[in-house]
Amino acid sequence: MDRLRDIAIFSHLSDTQLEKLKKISSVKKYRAKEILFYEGDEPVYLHVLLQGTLKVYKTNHKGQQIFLHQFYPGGLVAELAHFETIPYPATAEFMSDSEVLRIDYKALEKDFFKNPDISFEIIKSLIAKHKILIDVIQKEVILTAEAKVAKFLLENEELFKTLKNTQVASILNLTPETLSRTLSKFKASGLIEVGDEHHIRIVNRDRLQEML
Amino acid sequence: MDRLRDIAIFSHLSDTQLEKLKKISSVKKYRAKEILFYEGDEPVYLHVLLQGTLKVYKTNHKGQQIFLHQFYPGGLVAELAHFETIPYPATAEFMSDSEVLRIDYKALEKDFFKNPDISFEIIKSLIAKHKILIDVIQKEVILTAEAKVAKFLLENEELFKTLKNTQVASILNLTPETLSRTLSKFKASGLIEVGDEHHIRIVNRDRLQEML
DNA sequence: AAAAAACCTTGGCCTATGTCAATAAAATGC
DNA sequence: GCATTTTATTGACATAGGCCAAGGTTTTTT
Repeated sequence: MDRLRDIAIFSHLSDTQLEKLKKISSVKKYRAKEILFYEGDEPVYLHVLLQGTLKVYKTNHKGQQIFLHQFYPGGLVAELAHFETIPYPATAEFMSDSEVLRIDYKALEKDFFKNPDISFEIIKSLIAKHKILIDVIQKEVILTAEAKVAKFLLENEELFKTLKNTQVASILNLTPETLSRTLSKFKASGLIEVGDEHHIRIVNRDRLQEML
Repeated sequence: MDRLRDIAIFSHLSDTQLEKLKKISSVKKYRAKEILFYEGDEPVYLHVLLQGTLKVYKTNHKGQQIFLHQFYPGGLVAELAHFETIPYPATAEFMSDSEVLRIDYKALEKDFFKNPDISFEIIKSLIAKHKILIDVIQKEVILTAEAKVAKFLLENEELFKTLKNTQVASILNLTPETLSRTLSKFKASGLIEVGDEHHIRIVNRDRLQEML
């Protein structure tokens, strides 16, 4: 269980403290598409993603998923809900087979929260989430579909090569149709090109940038 | 300057610490409609609102304000930007004549951040902001115009009496036209009533609730 | 390699909300 | 209390982006 030491939030703990932590936590495996928690559930454990990917989304009035964020290994999941003991504000679903460290929250709070290193790590984690939420707002409320796609192209040119368009569309909370039409428009105005292998190449970075 | 003691984040400090704090901070007055900072500005001070109201908004592609949040006295403004030394992610504008405590951030960091009480208060403040952002997402991305109005009615029945409809509309990021039409619809279906004095009264709380 | 499934593209249509404009009503100033 | 400015209401119209359907591709399964 030296994996605990690799997790940022616990990296400064002493061996004795790690031992204690081991006692109040356990590892659980999940398969792709399983749900870690639903919006509205009461939190019991603090989860740390050890392996795999986890997406977090809210559901709107028409039942569509509004993608908020994707977690990678090391991520501390949903600490807000714990601190405030409020229900989870979103749903978390595994995108691939994954492993999660489950920590008994109450015990953690009792034994570890006086530790200034831990509270500093928690501040860091909260700030990271804060940024994510600001980005979500930026993406969902401020940007048009075109701007979303332009931004994603500029920031994730590589990802476009590996992800399917439906996946990109769902990250951007757009329909595949809209994404397809937007990309066609960009091609037509010479902002991007499609080589063989169907890979997209950005031709005019500056003009893409201007769309934001 | 005993007002410092009334501010939650500093309430646990000793007299000596408060003295130190006084040295690195100053009070500045602003008039309604003045700007505390613009989106994109580099932060220098940590601001605490002492008096008045401050609204925070982002601007979308068409130059409209997207209202994010309103601060009341005691609020710690924009700590995220400081921790991460990133530019402010939104614009802050005073809604009434106000007073702000400006704290030299670098000095604060040096002298006070080892203090566990302070870091706990910062965690609390971050969590509060986190909640606000989740609410913004809820409001802007998940809810329809009808649901926004229903929610606002349920949660702020009193405010409807004091605020003008344009003000409510701008809090909800709706046009006054849409707000007016939505309220008419609610009246027509007997969810609300308008008495004399133009005050709105909720008639059927449950059915309003269902719209969320 | 054939069949099935998943994905992409394109067209047509729909809906929620914004925009513009005109008028009515209310609030404010003098 | 009248005149002016600010708000509220209503109608007609515009628009972005979703929804549905159909045809063509690509990928996966067998």
